[in-house]
Formats: sequence, structure tokens, C-alpha cells
Amino acid sequence: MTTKAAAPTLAPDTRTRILDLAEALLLERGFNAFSYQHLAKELGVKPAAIHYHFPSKDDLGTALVTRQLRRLRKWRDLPRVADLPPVEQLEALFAVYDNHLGHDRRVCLFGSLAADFRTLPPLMQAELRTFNRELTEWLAQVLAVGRATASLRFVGSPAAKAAQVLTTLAGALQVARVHDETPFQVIVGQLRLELLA
Amino acid sequence: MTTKAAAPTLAPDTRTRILDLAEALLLERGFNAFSYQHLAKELGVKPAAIHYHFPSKDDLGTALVTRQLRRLRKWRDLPRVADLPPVEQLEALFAVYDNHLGHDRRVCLFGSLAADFRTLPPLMQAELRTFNRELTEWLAQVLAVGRATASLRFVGSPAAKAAQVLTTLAGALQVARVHDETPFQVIVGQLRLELLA
DNA sequence: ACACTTACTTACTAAATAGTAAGTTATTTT
DNA sequence: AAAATAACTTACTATTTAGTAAGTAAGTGT
Repeated sequence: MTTKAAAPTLAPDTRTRILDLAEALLLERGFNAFSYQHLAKELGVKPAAIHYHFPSKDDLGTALVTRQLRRLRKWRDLPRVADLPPVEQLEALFAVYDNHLGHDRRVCLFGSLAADFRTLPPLMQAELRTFNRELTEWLAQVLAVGRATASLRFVGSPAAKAAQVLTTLAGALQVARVHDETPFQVIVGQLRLELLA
Repeated sequence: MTTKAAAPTLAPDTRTRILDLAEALLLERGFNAFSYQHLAKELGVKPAAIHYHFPSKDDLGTALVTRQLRRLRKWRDLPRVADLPPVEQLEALFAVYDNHLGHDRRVCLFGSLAADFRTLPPLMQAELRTFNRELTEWLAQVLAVGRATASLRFVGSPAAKAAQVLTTLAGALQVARVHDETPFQVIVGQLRLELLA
């Protein structure tokens, strides 16, 4: 009974600390720009400890994408997200990307891995494809309902518009990385201007 | 007089061959995913030969971005581009990105470097910023003229729309990398649908 | 109490990395 | 013809990389 209670988020275990740090480095510097030594040094453990939890970097990378995919599904199905009207679901999505800016201008998972995609292990590639596909399908549904209820406005198919909007958001975080937050705000402002009826 | 004539594009020198191969690898696998050894092996020279032309990888990376910036300026100022009506200038831009698909689905320079941006040498960062800024300014001008002459249609400022469109194009190549050409065509189709009056 | 498992550390290996220094050879320049 | 330069190769170094194997100490289950 005392397995997982009391303090909610105090002292995460090493496995989680590895994932959290690896995720931060992935989104801040890229997948091929950090090593087990970097992780180990910053976590105060030996590199072999990381190999214990994730035998190879491929395993670690795959675990990162898998965790993100789990998070997406959880977030999407959360009552406080799923039960929202389309406009607010869209704003909730914008808020997720906006939140990346505050975290040292991290790019999103997709934007971080797309360029190096061909150097990634096949399972990691597959998970990232699933992640992007499910997110796009979710947004397409949001857009479809939004237009049906006249709260959102756009031409073309919901699927095409969803692909376009998500691509723009991922790219906007990259532009923010290269310049500063301004272009991100400008681009999201443009999206709002066009979509909100 | 016989320094540079006769055959126009036969037998490029080693320096150019290095740049061409490095560019291909950069756009296909990412900046941190190729080494001087890779380049040397494929070019049939020794790694030190590459160090001779580009002492450090930083120098090589910077040279790649600088060359691309020169190309942008040349392309933009070409009579057959500069003298086009806005709609066809926009289509010429689309054609550049579309051309990447045919080259093994290469991402664009910006999309390739954004994720790893913080691992890049400062001069390379600066050149990439300039590249993106000048391209955005060029497109903003195209859009402004297009709307003024009623051949293009959009809400908001030309600068904001230009930032949004370029970001979307860069992202669309990344999505094509992760999935296939289809989403790229879908996204560009959506852009055409919205922009062409 | 004993065996077993978890979560590591210590100590190592083989390969790849960027980079350098000292030649070598062919071509220009003078 | 001699000197200088360009474009390399050979041979090397120091560092970093992922990954492994064997050991250890603290719990956990029986």
C-alpha cells in the first residue's frame, strides 16, 4: 500500500531522471548532440548506469518517443481537453507549443527529430510516425467540428488544414530557436487571425 | 584564357566536391551525422585533404551556409525570377521546395539546421539567421505586391504571412521526410488554395 | 538464513572523432 | 632553372563514443 502514495512528485527514480534529462537535451540540442557521458555526468551517475536502464542509445531514443506518444494520448483523452469546444481545444494545442518557448525555447519532438530522421532506429521512426499521425487526426477532428459549428473557419479539407497547422507550429518553434520568440508569436497570431471565425 | 572556359560543368574541383557532398549529407542526415571520414571515403581522398580546404568542421559548415546565402541572393535577383509577376514568383518558390523532394526528399537548409542550432558555430548561426531573414523579406515583398495587384489574397501583414508560409514550407519537407511526399503535396495544395485569389 | 533481484560501480575495449605536423608531388611563377 | 605554391598523403595524437563484463551492496521474498 505504501508503494506509490504520499508525496506525488518527489524524488523521481533514476530511470525517469534519465528520460527527463535526455528529453531536455534532445529538444534543446538534437538527438546526435548528447551522449551517455553527458547524461551520466549531469545526473551524478556512471555511464554504465544508463546502459543498465537503456542498453543502447537506440533504446533510450525509442523510450523517449514512446513516452511522448503515451502523453499525447493521455492529454487528448483528458476530460478537461476532450470536453472542450473546438476553439478552446485549438487554444489548448497552441498553449502546448507556447509552453515550449518558456522552457528554453525547446522545439517540439517532431521538429527535433525530423532532420536526423534517417539516422534514427527503425522503431523510433515508427513511433514518431504514429505520434504525428495521431496528433494530425485529432486536430483534423477538432477542425471539422469547429467548422461545422461555425466557430472555426477555413477552406479545404480538415485533414489538409490540420497537417498544415501542425507543420506550421513545429516550424514556428524552430524559427523561434534561430531568432527569438517574436516570429513564433507572429506566426501563431497569423494562424489565429485566419482560423477564428 | 584557358583558366575557366570550354566545358561548363565538367569535373568540379575537390573543394566544390566536398561542399556538394557535405551539403547532400547535411540535408539528408543532419549536421552532426556525418564526419570528415565519411566525406573522405566517398570522395576517394584522405580526411586530411578535407582539413586542407576546411580546417575545421565549423569552417565547412559555415561555408555551406554562406554558399546557400549567395545562391539565394543570386536566384532572387535573377531577371527570370525578379521580373515575374507575384503569383509566378510564389510558384517559383514552391518549385524550389518541390525540387527537394526529387532529391531524395532532402529537407531545406533551415529545416536541417534549426534543431541542432545551438551546437553550431556562432558564424554559422549568424549566416543562417541572415539567410532566413532575407528570404522572409523577399517573400513579404512578393506577397505585398501580389495583394496590391489582387492576384494574391490573405489577411494580416505581408511580413507575418511570409513568415508563416516559409515556416510551413520548411516544415512540410520535414513531414515528407518522416512520412512520404503526400503530406507535402497536401500542405502546399492548402497554401495554394488559400493564397491564390 | 539464504537465495535472488535491483540498481548500480569499476574497469575495460574497439571504434570513430576532429585535428595536426611533416612529408610528397605537380604546377606555376620568376 | 630555381623557388615558391597548391593540393594533397602519410602518420600520428588525444578525446570521445557506445557498449560490455564482472563485481558489489542493499534490499526482497521465502
